[in-house]
Amino acid sequence: MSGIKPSTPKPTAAELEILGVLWHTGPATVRQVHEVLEARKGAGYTTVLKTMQIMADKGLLEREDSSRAHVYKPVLRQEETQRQLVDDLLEKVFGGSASQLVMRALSGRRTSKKEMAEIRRMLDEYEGGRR
Amino acid sequence: MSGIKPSTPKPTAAELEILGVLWHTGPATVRQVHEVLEARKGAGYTTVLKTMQIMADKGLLEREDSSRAHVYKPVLRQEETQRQLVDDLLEKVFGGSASQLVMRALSGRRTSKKEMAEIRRMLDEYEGGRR
DNA sequence: CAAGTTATACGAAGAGCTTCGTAGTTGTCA
DNA sequence: TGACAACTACGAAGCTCTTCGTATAACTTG
Repeated sequence: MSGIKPSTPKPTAAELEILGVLWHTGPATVRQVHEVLEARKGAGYTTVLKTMQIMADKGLLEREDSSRAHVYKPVLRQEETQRQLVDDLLEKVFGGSASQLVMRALSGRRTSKKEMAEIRRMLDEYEGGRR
Repeated sequence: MSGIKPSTPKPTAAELEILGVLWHTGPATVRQVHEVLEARKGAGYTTVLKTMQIMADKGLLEREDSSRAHVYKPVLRQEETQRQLVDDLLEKVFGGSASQLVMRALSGRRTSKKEMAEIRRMLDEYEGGRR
């Protein structure tokens, strides 16, 4: 029952922002990512560059350096990273109790009827596929 | 529609472990917390002491120093901290979509029938109390 | 080709987290 | 009271994260 060591480390806050851009736009150069993050939060160019280089070193990003401006893309898909992060929270903060986590997620904010319906739909689907 | 700044900062990993002990045992001295954490992960005494002092400075813990061995207790209840952390994840990783979060939480692990039933029960309760 | 533009690479500073050694204080008890 | 045990306080080291300045290499164009 031992935990499986993730092949890629858990992304940090700044890394997550970069991943967010790349998931949205697809593979991109530093310049392209920088344009988005500069508008969003005034990030400096070399800051973004350095972070993306570190991410490539860590195995979070893959780098295509055949052209002069290197093109980066995430190694893991968004769903996989989301799962990794939510599992981490589940373990450390909720002792593995998914129902507790769901309860807290819902109690924190006014969840819309639409959201609730969507959650029910997913529960049905998930259980349907399982049993 | 701006975010409300939390009165207490988000606890770190080590701080969360200490909070976990205090939520479980109730108000306790450094020694008592240390006994648990030493068994669990070999934590040193002054390490626990220092961390708890820092937490008191940050406003995560309250300190009762009338007796020689100071007694600490969490400022926020477990539910509040859980909500704070899950809201943070929801915002940063799921763009506020609770249904996405729930989906990822469930897809990550083989969730038991009991857990699923519990989640459904909570959905019913939540919606019942709302509408 | 010279000058300017657009890239990457490198190093380092500043901040926060975690850990622990050491010093000093207060209480206990033979 | 003298010695030991139980506490707190303090400071600093090692680490990671984040940011940015500077150096350098590669294109572009007049």
